Amino acid sequence: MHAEPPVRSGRAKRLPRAVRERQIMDAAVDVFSRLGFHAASMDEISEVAGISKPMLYAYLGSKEELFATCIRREANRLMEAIADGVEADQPPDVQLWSGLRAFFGFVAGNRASWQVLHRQALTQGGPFARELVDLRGRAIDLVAALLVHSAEFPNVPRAGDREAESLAAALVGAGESLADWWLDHPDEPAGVVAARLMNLVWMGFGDLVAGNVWHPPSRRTAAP
Amino acid sequence: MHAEPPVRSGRAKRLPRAVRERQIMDAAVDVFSRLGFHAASMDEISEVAGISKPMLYAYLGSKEELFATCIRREANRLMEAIADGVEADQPPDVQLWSGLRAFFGFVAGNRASWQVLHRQALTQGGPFARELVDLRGRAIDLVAALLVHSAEFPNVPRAGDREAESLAAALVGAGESLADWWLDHPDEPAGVVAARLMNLVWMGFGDLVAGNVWHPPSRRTAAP
DNA sequence: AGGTGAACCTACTGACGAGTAGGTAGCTTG
DNA sequence: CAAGCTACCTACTCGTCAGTAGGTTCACCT
Repeated sequence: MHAEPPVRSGRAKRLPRAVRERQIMDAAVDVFSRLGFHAASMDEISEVAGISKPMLYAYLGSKEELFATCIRREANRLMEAIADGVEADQPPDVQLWSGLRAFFGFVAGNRASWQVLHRQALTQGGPFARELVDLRGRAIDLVAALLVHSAEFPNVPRAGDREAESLAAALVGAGESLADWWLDHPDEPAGVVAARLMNLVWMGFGDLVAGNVWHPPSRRTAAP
Repeated sequence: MHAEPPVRSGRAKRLPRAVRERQIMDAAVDVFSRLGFHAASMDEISEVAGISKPMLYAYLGSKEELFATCIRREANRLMEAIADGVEADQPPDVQLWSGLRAFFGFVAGNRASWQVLHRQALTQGGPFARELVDLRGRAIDLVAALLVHSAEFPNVPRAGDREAESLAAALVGAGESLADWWLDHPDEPAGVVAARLMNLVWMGFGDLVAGNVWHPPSRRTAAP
């Protein structure tokens, strides 16, 4: 009935500030992702972090500042994961494929991060949505650059860049949404979800209903 | 929306219960969409509705019940709009196109409804997300049925239904997401957004970068 | 007319949560 | 070993908001 290490009784162990800040941020992402910004209380975050409430305010400022800091940190981690995952010296479809795999891989390993980034940041207006818009902008730029290099868009000769950006926005949106849907269907493996989106956006329904499927260059057939 | 005598002074005019309930629901959707579930207060909803707080409780029960009722009502309105919009006796691509147009048309005319449905319902856990899952399920069934009728999926002969459902889920997700993105870019007309998604999901990047574009049967060229 | 009940109100309670004041323990350097 | 800084705490204030108790007007029906 007692003697558990995680019990939060009495004074917490003294730790250097940087370490505590990390712990607090981790706890905050966890609580924000489960409860949402408004329903999450600083009391609960401090409890999960294993310290008292005044420490939150001493280290991370107000609730709003804490939330914004969480969003920024997670956004950077996500973009880093994608940038690391893309195989830049490959043909366009393989680049897209590797980017999608990196993206869904990150979400698989960091569901709380994605939850707080996508769902929570969106619903809180003001400066929070800004962070998300910025993240999305960076992702769109990445995809748009890929598309620009992969074709000339002969039918829209003067608007190649704008055209690419529109398509990139749609793709990024589809990725966000599919990841979101995935939160509610956690049984599916990341590769399957990524392959599904790859097929949809690269081949299109028109090809798929005709039996034409995209699959990665040197692996087994993709099974969406 | 409704024009309201903005001055809320003294006693409200006596109205039959059904009419008041409609007014309250309209006000609730408006406030929930702007502020989110938690930040929205029953006081503000009652003020927007033009009545006092006890009336809310008398007619619609608790805050949670009111929110759930809003979600259900708006979900039904949306599905009705789509079902009415689809031209069932047309070929698959035209059916998809008409469905997309109906969907984005609804969102254009009912931004608050979509906001409360998609963003707010998602972020509040529990029974609210259920409603949204249910809505999405109905939409997916609709699209999946369309796909099943449009091809045999020769490469996945035994799993035609599951395959179609997966693709339908991805498409519905893409639609949700694009509508969401659209909330932040209200300058684009509905037809353009719908055409963009149509091209993406029917043709695929693979075709689009090669210059192949889908366009509706008897109109001018689609301009995504 | 006058009774009856539905529609409406003001004004409260009680809980909860953001943020703070003021104080205690432990490391670290003279 | 003291001085001093930093990590840490308990215990409050104060505002906000869900939900309610109890009273007031008005429309309709006999």
